[in-house]
Amino acid sequence: MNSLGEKIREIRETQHLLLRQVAAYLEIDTALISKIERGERRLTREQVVKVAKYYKVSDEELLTLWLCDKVLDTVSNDPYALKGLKRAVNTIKN
Amino acid sequence: MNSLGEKIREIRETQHLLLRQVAAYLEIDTALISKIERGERRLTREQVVKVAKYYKVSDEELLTLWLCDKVLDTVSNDPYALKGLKRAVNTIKN
DNA sequence: ATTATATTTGACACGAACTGACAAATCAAA
DNA sequence: TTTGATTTGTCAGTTCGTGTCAAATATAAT
Repeated sequence: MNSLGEKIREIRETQHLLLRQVAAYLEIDTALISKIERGERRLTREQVVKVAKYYKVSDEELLTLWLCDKVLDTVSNDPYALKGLKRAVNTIKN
Repeated sequence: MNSLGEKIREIRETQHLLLRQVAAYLEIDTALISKIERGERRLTREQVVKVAKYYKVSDEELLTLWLCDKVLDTVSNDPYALKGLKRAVNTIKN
């Protein structure tokens, strides 16, 4: 339910960076990136791309997690979530 | 991108019901249900359930389409949509 | 053609949700 | 115990979603 937040925290810690530094790079408040890492807030798509650049990881990896989180936000707790998702997958495939 | 709207229009027409009637049942403006059928607006979850009852079709059928539309709204046009969706499917399965 | 009914369109209102800032509180080292 | 890092709570501004209403357009029937 918060795969991206956990992921970027993990990356930040292994690179020994401070929230303050990431926040400065993203031009947002430190408090905000803190909330984001703990899943209380979400990054915008543009911010995800920026973070990927800053951490030198692929856009694709982080954007996939970001999309996954967004999708789960919209369907989770619905008994037909899986059915709806699968239909969406098929729709996109075609 | 608008599977539910098309579906409920189809059902309504085969049952020879008017937008006015459906709108009255849902207690919303006729203009709104018109927009919904054409994909310009979305039903709420509660309204989907009500429509299913009114048209005597299963909740599951319409809710699945409704979820599918919502999911596609949130991921469509993103190049990693499919990857994100698939990850979400796996997450839900576990 | 005229009227009556059905549907669509566009503008706007209201509230909820999202993004962000800021200040204060807490945590962790030194 | 003081300093720096992180977290928490609240509030402001903006955007998005749900709805109404009035006017425009289409469709029927007479």
